[in-house]
Amino acid sequence: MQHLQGLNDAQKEAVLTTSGPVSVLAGAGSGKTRVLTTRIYHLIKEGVPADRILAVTFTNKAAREMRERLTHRLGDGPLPFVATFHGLGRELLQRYGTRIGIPKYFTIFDRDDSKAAIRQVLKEMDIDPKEMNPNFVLSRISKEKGEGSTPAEFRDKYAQKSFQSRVIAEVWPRYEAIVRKEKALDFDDLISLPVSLLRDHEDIRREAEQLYSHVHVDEFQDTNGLQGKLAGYLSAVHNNLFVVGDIDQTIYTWRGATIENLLGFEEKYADAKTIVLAHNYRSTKTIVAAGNQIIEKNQNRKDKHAVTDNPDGEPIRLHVARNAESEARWVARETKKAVLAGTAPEEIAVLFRTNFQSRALEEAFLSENIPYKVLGTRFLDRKEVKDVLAWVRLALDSEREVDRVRAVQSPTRGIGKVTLGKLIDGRRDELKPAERTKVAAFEAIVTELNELSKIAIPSEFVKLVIEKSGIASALQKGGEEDMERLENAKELATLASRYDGMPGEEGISAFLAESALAGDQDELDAPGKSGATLMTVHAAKGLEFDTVFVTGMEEGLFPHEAREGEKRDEEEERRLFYVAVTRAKRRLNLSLATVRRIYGTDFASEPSSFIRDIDEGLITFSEGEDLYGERTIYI
DNA sequence: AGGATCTGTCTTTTT
DNA sequence: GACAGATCCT
Repeated sequence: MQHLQGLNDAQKEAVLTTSGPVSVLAGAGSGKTRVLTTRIYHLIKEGVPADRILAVTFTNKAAREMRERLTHRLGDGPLPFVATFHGLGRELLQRYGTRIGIPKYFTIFDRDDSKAAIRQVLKEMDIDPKEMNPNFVLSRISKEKGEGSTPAEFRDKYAQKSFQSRVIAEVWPRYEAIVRKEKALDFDDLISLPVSLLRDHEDIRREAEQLYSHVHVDEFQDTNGLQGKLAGYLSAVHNNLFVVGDIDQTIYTWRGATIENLLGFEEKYADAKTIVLAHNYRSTKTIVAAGNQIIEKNQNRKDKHAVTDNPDGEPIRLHVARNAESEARWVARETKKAVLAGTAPEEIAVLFRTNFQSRALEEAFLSENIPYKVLGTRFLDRKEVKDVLAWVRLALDSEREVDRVRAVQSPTRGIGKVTLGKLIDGRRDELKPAERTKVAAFEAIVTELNELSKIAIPSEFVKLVIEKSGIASALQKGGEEDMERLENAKELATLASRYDGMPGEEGISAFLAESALAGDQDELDAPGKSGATLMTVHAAKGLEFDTVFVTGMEEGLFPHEAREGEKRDEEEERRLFYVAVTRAKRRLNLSLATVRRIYGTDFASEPSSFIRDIDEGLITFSEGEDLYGERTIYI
């Protein structure tokens, strides 16, 4: 069995244990992705039909990479179904959803759409958004949905507790009504609806249990209760459930992830086999040692010690800068040095705890003329892109109100708040003749595009939308910035061309679904971009780089200070730091600023307590030139 | 109707 | 110090 070559004993065992429940506890850099792909390949070679194998990954990017690796090994043969939990949920709902009244073509509310809906509800209820933060309401509802709770259960349980809970109990069902009216589903629905579907409908469950004979789940430590259930349902008959994870890399508990799925695996499945992958193939001894030292400070974990045969490598560098700008300049210059010394720019990552830190870094990279890309500012979140997508959805279904409101104003066409209000309330007869003409013109465009959606291929259709909607001509009149926006809009057509092989509406619908489920890491694959990558530590999960900078190593920033009234989860912050450190293969740099500007005002900052978790002997120290004589830092 | 100007808010982390 | 929402002005 040639494909087993180069695997260690534990890895081989994981690949060859092809029946029954298996959990693999895999440390950072222990080759878990390789084990996963090899196992799937092995199953196929052993005669398991590819389409009966399921692999659930954490990001779309990871799914795409796995598909590529498998294609590489298998050639043109059929591939297993590889997707995120949300992609899997979508697939199941597409298959069975009509039986519980879910429309054949549904759209997916992203975070912004959901927030807008919450805002709308709060407004209807006459609640000042200052009193009730829509973000807070949404995250609370989202968490409840992630635990499988319903609005009614929530009301019975919490409504008496506090004013906030009372409001949420009222907002939630109204929010659901909006989502349903738009023939949409939100992120949580993509998990919770399949679960309730399988739970409540025995006939469907029987069918679904037969879909896959072997189920794989990656990053199992960051799954929530419902995701664990979903994996359980799909593997209930054959029990071939293979999960991979590392409790030390659990960084999404704030989103409802429970380590219990992984920790309780052996209890839940009595015949489960547990395999530990402790050998680190990624990093130098220095980095592995630092990782061990950091994570061992946590109490709530299982003892696990990573080892490696790699060379000692260079010491970890710690740089103290005067302020964020100075820190960024240092990072940019060190990046340049590394590139000149032969490191590929794609092998360099600059990490930070919070998104706002990217600004100073970006400016420094720009002024030092170093190519870079930023994750997190999603292409799909740009206004012009969202406008085009709204038009596309509206063209498919002219009933969609949220999209109609958006489309009618992009570009502006003399239809304002008042006219729109009359339209929404169905008071068409109150329109003045001039308004009537404008509305008719708008609706004619929508109708025309609807006809076109049935015959045009997806990429062509997106181009038509940009033209016919008037977005193109409006932006052509503008300056340089508008031209760039137009380019962005057109880029969407390029993305849509991936679906040109599918017929009209089906292709467009698949394209819309991918857009809605695209994550932060997917920016990495944006064509034509190269250079060092700037991103949050969360976004770096599952990735590896030759050289890593972890910036903003300051108390209150990393570990991040909890907001008032919430408790800070020190251990999760430390796991996050562990993730950051273990991304590095050869070079690890930490940096901090003695002054950090927050909301435009400067605050003196203390070095992060996490730095002290690493043995002093592993670190070399440097400080910014603009800091001379002021070295009073005690780390 | 839609742009210009002013104001208070906000920053964890995201499929 | 940016950015969205509210308010004012044309």
